Amino acid sequence: MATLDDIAKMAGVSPTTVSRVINNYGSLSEKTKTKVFAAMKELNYQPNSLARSLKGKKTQLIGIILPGVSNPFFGQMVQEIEDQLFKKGFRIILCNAGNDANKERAYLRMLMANRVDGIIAGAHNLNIEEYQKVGLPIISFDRYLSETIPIVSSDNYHGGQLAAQSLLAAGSKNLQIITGANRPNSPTNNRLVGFKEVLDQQSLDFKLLEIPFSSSPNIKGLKIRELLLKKTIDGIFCTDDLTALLVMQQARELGIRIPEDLKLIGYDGTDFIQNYHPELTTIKQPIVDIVTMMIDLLLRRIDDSECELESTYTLPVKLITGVTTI
Amino acid sequence: MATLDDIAKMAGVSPTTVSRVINNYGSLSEKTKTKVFAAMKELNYQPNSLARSLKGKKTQLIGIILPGVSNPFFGQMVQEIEDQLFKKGFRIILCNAGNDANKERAYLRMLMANRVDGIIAGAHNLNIEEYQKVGLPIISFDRYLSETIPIVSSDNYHGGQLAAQSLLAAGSKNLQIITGANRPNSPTNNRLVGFKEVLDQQSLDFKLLEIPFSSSPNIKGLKIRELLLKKTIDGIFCTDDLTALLVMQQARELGIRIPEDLKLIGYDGTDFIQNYHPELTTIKQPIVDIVTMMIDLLLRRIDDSECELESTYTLPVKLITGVTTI
DNA sequence: TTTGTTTTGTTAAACGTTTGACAATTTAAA
DNA sequence: TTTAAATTGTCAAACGTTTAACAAAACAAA
Repeated sequence: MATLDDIAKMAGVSPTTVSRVINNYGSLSEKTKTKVFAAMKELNYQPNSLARSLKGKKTQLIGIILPGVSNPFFGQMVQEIEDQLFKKGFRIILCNAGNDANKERAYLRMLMANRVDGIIAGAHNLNIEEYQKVGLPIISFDRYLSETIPIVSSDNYHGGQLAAQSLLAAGSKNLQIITGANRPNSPTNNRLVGFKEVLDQQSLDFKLLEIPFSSSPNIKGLKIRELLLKKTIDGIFCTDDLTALLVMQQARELGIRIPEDLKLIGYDGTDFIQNYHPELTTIKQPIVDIVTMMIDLLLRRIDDSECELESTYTLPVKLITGVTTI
Repeated sequence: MATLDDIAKMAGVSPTTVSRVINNYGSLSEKTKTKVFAAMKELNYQPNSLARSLKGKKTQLIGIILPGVSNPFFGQMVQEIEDQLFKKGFRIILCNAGNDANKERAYLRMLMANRVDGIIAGAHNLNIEEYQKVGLPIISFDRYLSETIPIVSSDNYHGGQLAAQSLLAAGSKNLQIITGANRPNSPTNNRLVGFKEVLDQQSLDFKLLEIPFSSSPNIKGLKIRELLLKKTIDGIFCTDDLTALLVMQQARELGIRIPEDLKLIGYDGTDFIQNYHPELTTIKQPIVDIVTMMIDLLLRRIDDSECELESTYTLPVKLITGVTTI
């Protein structure tokens, strides 16, 4: 692969001049510039970013740590992150951490070794100290990591409230919430809190079913079927849309009609759900805004590691009404 | 961030010795090793991969160029690629090229600049020459790129055959295929070829609807509705599952019953579809095998850039029977 | 012609590592 | 004790770039 020296020789100028052209500094005549550009094109030259970064330039690399990308929500989020960062001249190293703390730890070390400019973290199997000693700009999605790491999330609390209100407005009396296992330090727990608060105000009770995030859809489906067979509930809030799809599936099989016998509302409202399951009422997280905010904050931290940021940024959710709560 | 010299000082040894510990070469006593490891731990040291790579070591980075990751098929594929590569000590730079040739071109340059060890390419907006002059190990998914770049794909031809056979076996007489716009150099066109071949053998005719990949689901839905309103067809093969979902949606709205009035079969068979839409009959691409094969080939090329590889690797598809073709 | 300005070149150090050559020290075996 | 082997150290060059300091040309204007 061609180096800066090769270009210099071919263009008949000094290496310094080539570097000046690349970095556009010092005074240069049009003639040399074109000569150098021609040589660069001729040899299909790309400045070695390893060498540039080593010499102090930024790597223009951002690490993205998320549970995974096969889930439509994180898929869309990664796509949006990639899209926005690309326009700003950054590339991303994708780190699917799953539920695996060791993997997340390994990735953190790798990102340090690769001298990424910053990290967006949304998978949180690690405890706080491990994130604190990374010493890189970090922004967190939906999870409390440390004093100095800002959290961006949707308004989970209000989302929970909206869900409860919608089900009640649709006439449900016996409510059920199906949620992932309660995690420490996660603002997503507020979906439950907001939901509960609305019901408490009306002195209403509700049932709670926790299914670990890591459960397979089959297992989840089975637990849901068990639930539906009791036939005591007439309104369900699932704290993610995919689980809501499973409820629809099981209800269909059991001959339970939605919305006649059972009202249903989900959470996330990805493009995927809106396009392919517009029938589902859901709480839409503003993915674009969330990403815009995370990137804005991250770039500020990268520019100035001392800059003061809020500890939490909460973005509004939106109720998308489908036919499952009519 | 701590450097090798810092470690040397702290451990009271020479920089060379530290490097010897890191790279495990030369002869070393247990005592020094533990001293050095202790210092590395103490300072949370990570060897600067930029410097290492500059000195000739591999970057352990692989570029993944795909249309995008919000589509469940590519989402699952990326997840699988990431998973397998992580276990082999590689990280991935994710490049969503969409339908944008300029973006793909820019990414190709960036990957060269970053000195990635290799590339897996599955988005193909560029012509062959641009890929040829990259000069890095490349493996292609489902697209012809150049003489020297191996293609891995599922058996699209047989998939098309299976689809036709299933619809016929289910009793359909008036068949329709809905596919993305025909692309040059794409083995996926063989889905249509295989489909056609089965019908030709039985002297049967069929209708063809092409909808560009880039169309929004709403547009696609509209075109499908138009099609269904004619009510002349009783069997549809969609060359991707998401389009099949749209058919189901429109059919439901129009009161067309599946499978009573209309048989339906899709293509891809992602985990997502199998978990959340098991009712849909589909042709399953062996994503895991495809990825395993691509990575195997890529690593061989990385190890030995001269190694001889086949130009095409075709992996078998599988019919997943749901209730839409009963 | 002289003067000043613009452009280009030369040289060298630096980024953090790897690696080879060679010397010095420690340890173990004879 | 001598000898050999194992361990560690010193030194320096290299990877491909950036950047500063300074010198040398080329060019234009007075």
